[in-house]
Amino acid sequence: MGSKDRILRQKEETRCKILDAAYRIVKAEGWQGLNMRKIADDIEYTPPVIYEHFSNKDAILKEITKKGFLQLYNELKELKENISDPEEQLEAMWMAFWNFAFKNMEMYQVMFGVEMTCWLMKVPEAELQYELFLETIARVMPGEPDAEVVKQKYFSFFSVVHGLISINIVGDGLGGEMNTHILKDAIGGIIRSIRS
Amino acid sequence: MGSKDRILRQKEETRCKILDAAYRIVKAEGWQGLNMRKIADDIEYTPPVIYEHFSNKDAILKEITKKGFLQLYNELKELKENISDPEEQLEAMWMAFWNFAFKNMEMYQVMFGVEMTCWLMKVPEAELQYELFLETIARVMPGEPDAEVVKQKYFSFFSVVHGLISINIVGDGLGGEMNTHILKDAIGGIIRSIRS
DNA sequence: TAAATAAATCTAACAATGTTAGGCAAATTT
DNA sequence: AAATTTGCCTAACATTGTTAGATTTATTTA
Repeated sequence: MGSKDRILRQKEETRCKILDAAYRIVKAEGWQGLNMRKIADDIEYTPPVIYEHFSNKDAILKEITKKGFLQLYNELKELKENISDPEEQLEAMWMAFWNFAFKNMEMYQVMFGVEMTCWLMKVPEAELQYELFLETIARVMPGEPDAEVVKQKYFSFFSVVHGLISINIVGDGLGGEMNTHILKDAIGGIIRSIRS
Repeated sequence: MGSKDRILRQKEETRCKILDAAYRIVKAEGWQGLNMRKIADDIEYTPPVIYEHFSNKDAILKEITKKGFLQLYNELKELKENISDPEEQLEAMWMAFWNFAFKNMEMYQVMFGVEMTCWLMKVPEAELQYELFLETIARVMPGEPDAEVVKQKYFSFFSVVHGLISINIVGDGLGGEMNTHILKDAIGGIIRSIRS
């Protein structure tokens, strides 16, 4: 009687379909275009079915956000494994963070609260990328840097990068060269300031 | 027959009361706590009355945001008038920007889109503070700097400051010393990099 | 296999919230 | 004083999140 398995598999599949549908709608129409009825339409069920898989709409957002943080983490981790020089690694990681934001703009919005409710502090998966950066920053710094100082440097990086991403998302975009300039300047500047 | 005046004055007063009520509610309950019925309750009218003064809820948000940008502008302008040294002026202005964000957190959210729909690009009053900064930055830079470069420097400042503000708003706050450290470092760093 | 049970899914509705229609009453004008 | 305009209200509609309860389908039991 392997029906249990099949049923569980189907349940899991529907759950996935809900998340996929939700994010598909969001990519097409933005976060304010998302509602439960559209998700239901998309998966060809009625709205109440969604509530057998998620307790409410927020639970869906949370789950989507989790997946976003995991994806970001994986992209960063791969860089870490493929670049040996710590400074290069650090710069590449922030550039990857930057690219992630624009390749997955709606995801970034919900992850970091850009014109959208923020889930950063509500999903533990957000820690993953944070730890990754802390580690790399510590490797760039000489000696055995104090954890608080490393943290401070992380937020120095994060502030510029996130700030620049934000203004690009809510505004008209600053133009490619201007962004690159500001970004490289800032990241390069902080790296220089911590390396010795 | 001065009744026209009185009527206009009363209309204007109600309009003001609506804006005040709205922002009072927001300060007490956050942006998601704001709705038309609560505003109506607060001004002791029924909801439809609000629509005689504002075409919809967004128009209220927009008007509140306008006032926010004007307030920020005035605070910055006063600093400009009272500090002669350009570098000091610039640093003081960004510190004022920072302080404004935390003294008027909900206002900042709607002005710059932190966990809230953003009105930055939709109200012309936002230009005022921008121009003010551009002017001051140009004064700190030697010679007659290119407008594009000045703009770039503005966004360098803005990115760090806004990024740091954002993370403090959406997160648990980094703690006073850490914030001060990052902020002073960043602002000082950019000033140093542009002054000669 | 037929009855009993459980699971899946639906219809219908409720509550909150933005918004509008239409009516009554007060104020103003003629 | 009559006519008109204005101010304000009640009632309702639409959208959207969510839940209750019926119904149908699938599974288990006898």
